[in-house]
Amino acid sequence: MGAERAIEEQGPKASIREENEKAILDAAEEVFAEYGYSGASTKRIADRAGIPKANLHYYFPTKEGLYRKVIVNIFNVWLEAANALDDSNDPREALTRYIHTKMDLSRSRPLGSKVWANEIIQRAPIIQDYLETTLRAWTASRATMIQRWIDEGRISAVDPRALLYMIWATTQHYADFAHQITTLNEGKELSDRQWEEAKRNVTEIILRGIGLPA
Amino acid sequence: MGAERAIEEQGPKASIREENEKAILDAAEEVFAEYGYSGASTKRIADRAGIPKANLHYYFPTKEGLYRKVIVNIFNVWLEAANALDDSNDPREALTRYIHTKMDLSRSRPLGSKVWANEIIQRAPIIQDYLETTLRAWTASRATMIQRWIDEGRISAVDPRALLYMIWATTQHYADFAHQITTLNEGKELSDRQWEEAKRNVTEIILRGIGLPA
DNA sequence: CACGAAGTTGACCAGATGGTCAACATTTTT
DNA sequence: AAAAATGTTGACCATCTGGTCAACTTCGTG
Repeated sequence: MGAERAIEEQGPKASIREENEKAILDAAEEVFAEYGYSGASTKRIADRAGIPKANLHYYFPTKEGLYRKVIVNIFNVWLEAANALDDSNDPREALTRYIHTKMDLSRSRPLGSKVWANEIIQRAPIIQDYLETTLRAWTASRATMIQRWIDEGRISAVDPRALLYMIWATTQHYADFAHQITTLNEGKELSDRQWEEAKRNVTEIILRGIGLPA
Repeated sequence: MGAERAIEEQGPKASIREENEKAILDAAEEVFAEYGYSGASTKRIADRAGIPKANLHYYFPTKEGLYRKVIVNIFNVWLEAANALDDSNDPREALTRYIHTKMDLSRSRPLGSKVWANEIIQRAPIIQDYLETTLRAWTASRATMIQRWIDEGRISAVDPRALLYMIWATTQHYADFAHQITTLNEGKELSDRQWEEAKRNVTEIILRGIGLPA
């Protein structure tokens, strides 16, 4: 049944549905990041997407469903970025690439990171299932990989999870706490140069911290 | 005028006002951490404090005022903890003590950390003034201190702020993202032992990361 | 014990919220 | 060009929100 799905993907003029859903999802990511789940009203999201509220509810019947889609999107972006860890067998190369990728994501998609942080702080009421399946599996396999590096004596003996948490915490801090960092930078956002410097510093401290001096 | 303030602090039977304000502030910290500012209703806070909503508004006329007090409390706890950095001139000793103190706080007062994180993520609408005054001053002075260690060749040349951010990010991650960590720990909260292990790992990686091998 | 101050509380209010719906407009298909 | 499917929207609704208030009780003190 229904095996005859057309191609219908993309095109010079995306379908009305695609266009509107994209506008709504973008607006939703902004507003959820800025106000949190409860503080984000569908009216405000609709306004920012440039459509009436009733129209938003035509595409996304419930606020929770919209929110879920926003979170899953971010999660997928991060999962893809996580491949950076697998592109090499060399710990220095793999971790450098992973940290850089995560730092770049913190700069290019800070909103997603904030929405994620909010969701976790509030005990993941919406995406708990993802944590228990996809994230758990991903983490376990990477922890094993790191443990192998340790067993082979290529990096210091640290708890693989503690290392992963430090990478997540530090890189995401540059997105989630960007406002604090900006304030402590005389109110100015980090310049391109400062950002590069931050990346260098984070990478260097962590790598040296697990026994990989520059 | 009014120079005749009585002592009235504490006592075997605290004043009704003190007792109730404490109950409300504790409940508020819980609820704000759990639901965010907008998601936390004064009704829910009152319920958790075991009093009617109208009574809560008798002690704290506005939700924003109550929230502000919760945040300032946390901020002060952290400021005090930050003294750990000053108790020694030796970088290893000072930083070890600071990291340990912050890790302990993440465990003993995770709610406060969550409320703070929420506030910063949402661009500090309420405590921006604190960021620009107290936090800015504190950070500048500690950055200078760290820079001195660098100039004296006692630790590696890293951006002092990058180091502070890493310490904040990593230690607070254990509070803010506790739910994620628990989920990745087979759904069980970190045991006393795992917590000690985490502290050791965090301290070790950071210290080694700035050129202070164990 | 009397009396003012402090504390308690149910009932109430105006505004905002997520979500619905029926009437209408546009696009796609035949 | 007609019909069917898809998209648009103002008006509407029940519920919840922060906050108020007046009537009441309890407490501290001379």
